[in-house]
Amino acid sequence: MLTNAPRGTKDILPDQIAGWLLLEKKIRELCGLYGYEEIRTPTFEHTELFQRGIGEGTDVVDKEMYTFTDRGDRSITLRPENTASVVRAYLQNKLYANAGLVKLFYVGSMFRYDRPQAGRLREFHQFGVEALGEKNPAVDAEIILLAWEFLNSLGLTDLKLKINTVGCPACRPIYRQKLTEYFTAEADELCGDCRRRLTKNPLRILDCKVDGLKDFMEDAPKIETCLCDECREHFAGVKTLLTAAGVDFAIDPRLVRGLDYYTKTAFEIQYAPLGAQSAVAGGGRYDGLIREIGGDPTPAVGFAAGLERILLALDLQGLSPAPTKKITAFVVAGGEAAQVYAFKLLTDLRRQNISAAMDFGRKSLKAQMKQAAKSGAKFALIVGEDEVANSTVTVKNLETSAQESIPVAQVPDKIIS
RNA sequence: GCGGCUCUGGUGAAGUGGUUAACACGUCGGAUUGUGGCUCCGAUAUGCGUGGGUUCGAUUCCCACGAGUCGCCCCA
Repeated sequence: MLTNAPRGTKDILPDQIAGWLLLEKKIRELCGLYGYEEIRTPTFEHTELFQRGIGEGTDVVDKEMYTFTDRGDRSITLRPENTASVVRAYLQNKLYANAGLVKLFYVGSMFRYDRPQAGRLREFHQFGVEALGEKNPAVDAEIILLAWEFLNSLGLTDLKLKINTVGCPACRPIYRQKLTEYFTAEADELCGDCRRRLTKNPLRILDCKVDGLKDFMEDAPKIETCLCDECREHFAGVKTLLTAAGVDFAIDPRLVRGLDYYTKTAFEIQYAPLGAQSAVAGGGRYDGLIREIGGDPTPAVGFAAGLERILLALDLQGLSPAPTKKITAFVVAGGEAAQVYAFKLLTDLRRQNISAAMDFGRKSLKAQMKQAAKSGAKFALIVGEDEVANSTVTVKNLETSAQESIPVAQVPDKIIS
């Protein structure tokens, strides 16, 4: 259908723009406050970047990417997320050169071939933040705080912050092994999905909605028992700092991340009323990614937030901003003779920074007045033969219905006052 | 990728196997002399997601596809 946007895409119409602008404004303010700078990376990258960065075997890479071959026979992929690109840009442009800690943020569309649903589109928008070059848990805390404050500053309530640690290459394999053993013993009780996860990614069994409630889940090995000293201390550090900052968080040992690059801290902010797509922001530490992509081993933390989901949440709470109001003055022209005079008036007003409109369809005076009222304009500026002859304008205040004729030259002052 | 539900005008919607597809909002026009918001009058789907099929006849029944929605999955 020629008149339908592709499945999973949406037009953002004029009456929705206010919400987007609000988010973008908040994002830029807050990032400025925290000392993060904006970066814009290409919408598409070499497919290889995502395969390496996100990890083969993840759903995102295996079945959700928009991948195509370009005319030069390169495999190209529309970015399904922005962290890999930011890391690539960090390395390519040697952003590490002048700074210890590089702090970046981005806003843009991402692409994932998913089954569309409310809060899940194929082209969707994310705001994200990345801090590269520091392993101290203070960075984790700063990032989590930034995400948390962002959502709270919008007025959202009922947000839940969950944190966890997923270990590092030194200790995660041990935990993974333990889990595999434990769940293999329970294999008969597992759902079909989880039986598959058993070999692919046993950590995911922990947050399975079907098996999550079953008895054996209670006694499943906890990651605390496997953490190496470094990971344990790191996690303790994050918790201490978040507590110090007065943030209310819950430790969720079942929280795992779907992308391979995460290490240590993982977190998610949920807004339950959104239903199935309740994760509104999520992220964590990814100390292994930069090396994976070819740089020197560099610790890093980041998160991404889904803007459509946030907008949905704002809507649910009645916090969506009203569409911005339009125009100050509406010029009404009576008869042929006044057309040029009216057009000149219109232009002069705009040059004086007064927003103005008029009807170009030569409608009746009455119809034009209706239009003026509908436009939300505060003033109707009526010009007809008399006004042309005397170089005046009849200024009618549409809110009070008061009107008077004044010389054209005085119109801007009259309106501004 | 899997399953459930839904699909009538710009919007909210009523409705029937068969003459003009309610009603409301909106939009447009009008109610004598250059003026809006109230009121009144009039107009506004040859069309019922798309394509097939059943039928003498389908918007109403059946099938497929599409889109939306909810859940699974995944994730932001």
